[in-house]
Amino acid sequence: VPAVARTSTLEIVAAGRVLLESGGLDALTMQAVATRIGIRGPSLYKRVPGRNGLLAALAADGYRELERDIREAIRGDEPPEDLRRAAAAYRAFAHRSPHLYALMFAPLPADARAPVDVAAASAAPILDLMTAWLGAPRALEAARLVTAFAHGFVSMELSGAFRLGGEVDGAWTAGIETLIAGFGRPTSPPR
Amino acid sequence: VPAVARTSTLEIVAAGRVLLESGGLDALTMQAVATRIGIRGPSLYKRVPGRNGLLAALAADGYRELERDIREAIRGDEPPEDLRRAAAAYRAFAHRSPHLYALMFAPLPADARAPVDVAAASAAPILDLMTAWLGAPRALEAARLVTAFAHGFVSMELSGAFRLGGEVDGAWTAGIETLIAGFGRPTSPPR
DNA sequence: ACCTGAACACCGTTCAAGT
DNA sequence: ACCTGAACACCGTTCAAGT
Repeated sequence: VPAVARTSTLEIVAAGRVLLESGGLDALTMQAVATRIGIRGPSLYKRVPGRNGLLAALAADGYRELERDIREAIRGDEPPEDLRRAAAAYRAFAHRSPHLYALMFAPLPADARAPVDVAAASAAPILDLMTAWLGAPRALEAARLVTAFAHGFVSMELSGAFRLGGEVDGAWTAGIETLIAGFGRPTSPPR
Repeated sequence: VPAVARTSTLEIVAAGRVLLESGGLDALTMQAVATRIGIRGPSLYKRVPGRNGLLAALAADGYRELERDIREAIRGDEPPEDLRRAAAAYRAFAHRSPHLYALMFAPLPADARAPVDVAAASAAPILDLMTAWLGAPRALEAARLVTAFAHGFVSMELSGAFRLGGEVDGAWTAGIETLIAGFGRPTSPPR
């Protein structure tokens, strides 16, 4: 007698997302996911290769959402203004889904990380923007500077590293403006 | 009959460091630490409040080493050149101890994180450097820009996020030079 | 005063047995 | 074809018992 499916991969990933965002990685246990769906833990293994595979799927969803958010923020008119908007979208994503954001960049085993191409694709909108602004030769390095600043700032902010006072929002804006100023000025290499 | 101590907190932390750097966080189990010292797991709890406390001690050591490395790299003559040296010391620390570096910034429970003041102190040398260069009003925001770029770049680099080709060393240098160029130019706030 | 074996709670995962 | 209980290996942690 064939049994009828009582859940789906989509439902499992959705339950994982809720648990992750509400209680962090520790709260995301296979048993908690199963209970939330109304099945038993072992049943999850029919649809998901294991906890690490579930984490990888969640991270991949995160990269796709981040890419979409950034893409929607870019209008294609003025590059500096587009960069301000793209950076704001990046930071807003991390603020909206802090635990998912942390998962995306967490130093986990390879089978718990998003596929390389999915992660790489999320960097494309900013790379395209910098190409339109500065031209292909400088674009990759410039995109890496922007991405590194955005990720570094946001991850330090989320982990509570900015405790020396001062306005965090102001530091973000000042950072972006300094980058924009730097891009507009030819760099002199070190001696 | 009082028993004689067969280990010390220092030895426990040292064993934890070796396990962390050779196999990552997963390899750092209380049993592995105990075995490496030649005692049994439960004995560790006489010196360390638990695994999270051990992680916090390791992270604190990391912040102190990082602070020392950066401080030693700064000579106090030319600020831009000092910034290049300080940034290089930062990146070198992360390359030398990648798992410890990841632990320092990992989103762990509060009792597994380094004390706030120890983490904050590691940012002091760069803050002082930027104060000497740009003056107190701009220094905090400038230091946060530098630190965010350095942390973001290094953590993306270590997690393998830079897979689109290009020279990673070149992107690092170009990033630092763009920051230096940006600091030398007054920023225009967004409309 | 410190160390240890035994035990507990919890977790990820496997698998034979059910329907 | 899917779900489940039972079981296994492993981990962090506690604690009474040893010396």
